[in-house]
Amino acid sequence: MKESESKLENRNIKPTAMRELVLSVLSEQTAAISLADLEQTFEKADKVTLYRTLKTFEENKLIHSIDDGTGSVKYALCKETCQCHPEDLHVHFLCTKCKKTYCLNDIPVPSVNLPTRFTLENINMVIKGICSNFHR
Amino acid sequence: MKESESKLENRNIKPTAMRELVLSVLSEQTAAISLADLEQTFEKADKVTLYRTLKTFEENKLIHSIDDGTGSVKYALCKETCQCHPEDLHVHFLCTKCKKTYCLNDIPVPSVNLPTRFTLENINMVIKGICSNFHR
DNA sequence: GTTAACTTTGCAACTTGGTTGCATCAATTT
DNA sequence: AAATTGATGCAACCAAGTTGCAAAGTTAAC
Ligand SMILES: [Mn+2]
Ligand SMILES: [Mn+2]
Ligand SMILES: [Zn+2]
Ligand SMILES: [Zn+2]
Repeated sequence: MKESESKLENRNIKPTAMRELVLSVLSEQTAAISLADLEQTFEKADKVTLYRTLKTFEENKLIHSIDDGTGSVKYALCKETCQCHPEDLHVHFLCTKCKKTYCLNDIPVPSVNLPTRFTLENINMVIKGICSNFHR
Repeated sequence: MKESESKLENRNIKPTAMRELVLSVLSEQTAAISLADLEQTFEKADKVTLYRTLKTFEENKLIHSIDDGTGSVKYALCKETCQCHPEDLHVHFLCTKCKKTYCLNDIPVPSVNLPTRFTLENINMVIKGICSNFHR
């Protein structure tokens, strides 16, 4: 059985050809990608199918989505063990020059002391700034 | 001179009737509001005018915007002294039951130790969960 | 093996929130 | 008063995401 196949099955996702392709594209990325980005990596693919593929992946915690405030949601692979609980979360970085969004997997979202009238379910922390890639 | 008038002029915003009205609506809120919310508080008002009013307010740091991931940006008044620099920022809370977004003005965004290849400009931290308001 | 049931895919069409162009109106300056 | 500048209102547009539905593909039952 292929690597990608078992990765899908581990998350209870039926491994179709399309899904294996999408997973392999996601695996190649160094930054999170949007639905539109994903669409462009394929010669000919339906946006809706890709959309639903990403949704399935996210529902099964194979990937997580990042709302970086740019207006298009980005997606990146989860770690093997990730359950997308607050303690699994990490910080994201959006470079305002190259517009890329990176998972800072090594930087956990810092815990905050919420007033007792609030109970926590999830945290989204996006840092904007400039990365040291070449910016033309 | 009216309170609202001087608040506008303090931020170098020409105080028109429309702008004073919008500012007063913003002042009444206990939670951040969206453009659509704002539109509904007026009997008859043009969405575009309100949109541009909010934009002007934000550009002049009278208000700040919050992207809470719901798909509609929320707005809330800044503190008098706010310059919207990283050290001025606070955490926001989105209740998944009542869908309201609150400024946690007392909770500054925790600082994170970024790898040196990243320089920080801004941080958006939104906590999702449940607030203790009555939820029907 | 054929049929039935269920799932995935592809196309078209729609929704929503946000945005732009441009003409009109109001305020300010000369 | 005429000219300039800025604010407002209407219509039209745009991008991202989403839904409905039929066709194609898979799996399970007979
Ligand atoms: Mn990530
Ligand atoms: Mn706030
Ligand atoms: Zn960069
Ligand atoms: Zn609530």
